[in-house]
Amino acid sequence: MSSERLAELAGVNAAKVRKDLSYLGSYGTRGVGYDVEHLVRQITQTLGLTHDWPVVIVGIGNLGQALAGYRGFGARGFRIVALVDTDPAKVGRRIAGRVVEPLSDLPEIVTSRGVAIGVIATPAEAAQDVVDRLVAAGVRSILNFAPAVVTVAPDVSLRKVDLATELQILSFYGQHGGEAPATRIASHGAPV
Amino acid sequence: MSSERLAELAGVNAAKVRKDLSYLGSYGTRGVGYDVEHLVRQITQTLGLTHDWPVVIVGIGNLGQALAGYRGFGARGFRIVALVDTDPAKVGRRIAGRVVEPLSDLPEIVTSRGVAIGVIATPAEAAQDVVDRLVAAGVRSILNFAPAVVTVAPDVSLRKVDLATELQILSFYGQHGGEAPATRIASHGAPV
DNA sequence: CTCTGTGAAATTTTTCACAGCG
DNA sequence: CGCTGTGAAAAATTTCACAGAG
Repeated sequence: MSSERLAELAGVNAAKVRKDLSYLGSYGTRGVGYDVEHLVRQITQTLGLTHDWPVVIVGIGNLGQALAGYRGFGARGFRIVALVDTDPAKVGRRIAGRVVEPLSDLPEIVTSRGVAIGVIATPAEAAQDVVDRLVAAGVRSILNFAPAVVTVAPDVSLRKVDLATELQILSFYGQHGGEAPATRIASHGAPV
Repeated sequence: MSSERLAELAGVNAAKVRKDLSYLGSYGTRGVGYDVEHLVRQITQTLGLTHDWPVVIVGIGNLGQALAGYRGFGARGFRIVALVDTDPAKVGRRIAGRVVEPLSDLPEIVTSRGVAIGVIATPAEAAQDVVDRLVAAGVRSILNFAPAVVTVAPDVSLRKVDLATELQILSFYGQHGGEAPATRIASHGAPV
């Protein structure tokens, strides 16, 4: 497949596709294009998607349950190894094939299962406390879905997904009539 | 509050704060700083957050329910005016204070309630069909949470939130050891 | 004196454009 | 020939640095 075609599918410039792919190495064939299968393998390799990343989800409300059942995590190497909640009514219940465990077990869970990533799906009030517990337990990568500002030590990676922000971006374009922006995937220039 | 302080809180450079704010107009006071309250008002105004944006959520699984109950939508002017699903077992049920309506009512719902934004929280298989129906009904802004690639006419704004992508970004930094990146909010340079 | 607003410089990102491989 | 890989140019973004307002 040519960079031209890839660019069209991706909604970007062909030169950008070639330049970006060139950072992986020279995997294209001049006069022909790229072997997509080989490309997938190389990108997977380079981005570390061959790894296995144990994930713990804290907060098993609707969002936590949605995440627990989200397809595609597995395909990309993310293995949910624990669901954690404080609510005694939730602890012990089986969600998406896993039994919900109490927050107090977090240190043991993180250590014994080698948790690499913590996902916060708690209410805003609980977010900072949970983040602190995760960090104390040794987790160094955290994804925060709670609508709260939390702080961490500089050696911890923290990302926040703010669902309302996505709507805001849409409404901004809706308001400023004119052209719709190029179709975008959140967080990236990549296309939908 | 000084640009220095704002920058620190935001995790960015002070000059950037000043340059960005300067696009709103000259709302700072030299030697003193910015009046935060006034700033909030100006930004709210400029970004169109004074508007009221009727939102319809399609697909009332765990994610749809989580979105339906997500705090902060209201505060930012997003009003959920309808929850829609195809499943007869879900239609008629009351979720987050709203009765779930059938997908077949979509055209009527969009027109009569002036829906501005459609949120897709369906399984991947249903996403394209739902998007087409929303567009046919007149919706021009769509936020897609389904793990599926969908296409729309160029005059429609489409954004995709890919939850696995967020984890991938974290795992990339986790793998490439070194420093954690500056704390980031998804999709934006803004801080958490 | 402090801190904004902003030209100018530095840096980063994107695009162009073309030599040259298959 | 067609299409990649990539220097070089162009554009966009970020930072510097400082005149001058309060």
